[in-house]
Amino acid sequence: MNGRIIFHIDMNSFYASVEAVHHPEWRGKPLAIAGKVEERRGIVVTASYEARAKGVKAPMPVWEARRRCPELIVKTPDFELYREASRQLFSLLKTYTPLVEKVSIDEGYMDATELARRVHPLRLAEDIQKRLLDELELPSSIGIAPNKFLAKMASDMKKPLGITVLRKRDVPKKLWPLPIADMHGVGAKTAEKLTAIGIRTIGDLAAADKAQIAALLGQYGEMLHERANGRDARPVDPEAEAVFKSISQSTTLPEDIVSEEEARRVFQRLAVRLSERLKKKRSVAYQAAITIRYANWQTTSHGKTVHQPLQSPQELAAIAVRLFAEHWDGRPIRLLGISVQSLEDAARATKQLDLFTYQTDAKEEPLLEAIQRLEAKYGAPVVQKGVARGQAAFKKAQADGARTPPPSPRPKQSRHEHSESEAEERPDSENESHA
DNA sequence: TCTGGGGTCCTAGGACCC
DNA sequence: TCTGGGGTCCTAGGACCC
Repeated sequence: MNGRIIFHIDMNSFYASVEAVHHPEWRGKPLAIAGKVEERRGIVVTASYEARAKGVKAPMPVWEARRRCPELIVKTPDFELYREASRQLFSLLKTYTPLVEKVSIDEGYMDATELARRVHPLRLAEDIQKRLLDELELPSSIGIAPNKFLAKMASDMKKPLGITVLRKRDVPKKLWPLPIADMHGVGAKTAEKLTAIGIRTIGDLAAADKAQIAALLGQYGEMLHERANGRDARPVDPEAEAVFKSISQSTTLPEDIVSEEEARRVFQRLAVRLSERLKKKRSVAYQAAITIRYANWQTTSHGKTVHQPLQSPQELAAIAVRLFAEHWDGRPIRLLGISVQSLEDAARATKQLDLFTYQTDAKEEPLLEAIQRLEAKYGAPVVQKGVARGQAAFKKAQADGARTPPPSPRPKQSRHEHSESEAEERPDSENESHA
């Protein structure tokens, strides 16, 4: 039997490399991409290899990076630039095969099984890497393996500009000696749990009793055990990137805030930006939530489901402020965020709204006013905690003479026709530096 | 004077329905 | 008076990734 041949292509210091293309004077110098540079709360998102040589790595506070490397060039991120570079690099990859799966702005898988019948995989990888460098001036590392997990681990083994083949038979020598924390999918918490039972390397995990790992980590543990043994059947899925399920907008405040008034202003700003992004994606949402991060880093979230599509900044801000008032415990706040889920195509949502007969002006009326009006009319909470009461109110409304039911609250599929609209960027931070 | 911002997936309990 | 089991929806939190 012949296995698959999977490539993992991982761009090196992607944001910094893209900046260097546009600023040739920065080439060969320590460069860091970092947000909130002027506010002291920024962190390094990506560091060039010259910066890494001075001990600068993501995610490190900018002030510490500057302390380690006084000559560090610090640039704020330009995501539009990175998205454009990303589009170019994936177009280049797709000239080889349509079987390309984008997993983030700077990283993707390719199923090269068919291609490898005509070209040696190593020659193919060399060609891809060379073209990325010649045509886009962007360095990359490529892993070649029989499945996604091994390809991912392989691409991490040689950086920058590495090509690493990790065959099944290489697993004991090349994969198993690595510390368990270096395994993709093992974060700080899981590493700690595993170390506590004496599992220090990927090989230890592979050799461990599967039932014991399952007892410790649940289903996730079984999956990790499989991967540690080099097994991973996930296909390369070119469609995977088209679906998005939530959008969020959050900000770490320059100073902790302690008043509802300040929070309200922050939410209004966040709501405007979130609304713009929803409109750009031609989407509406049926769930909204806020995130509160307290000064001590404790983070909570509070959300609610609504039965009218959300999109406008007024609706989003109103819900956020209300949730905040209900849940803030009064302690100083470091970060505030708004997120939306249960997304649906706006055009379809509008159609459904037209069926919303007991409230003909639903499209124009701000959500909360509509809710309050309905609540006053029917004497029952329409949107509070739990749909049950909302549904009860709707039923009452129907019984009172409305002709059609309200739109179904949660569309089963929140897929979008306009899938070509760019997937949201995920700020790159070289994974090897994420402890 | 630590620690950004944007995502995904999973779990688990309670309410509700049949 | 006492008894069920499955399924869905909703909410909150946790872990992980780039």
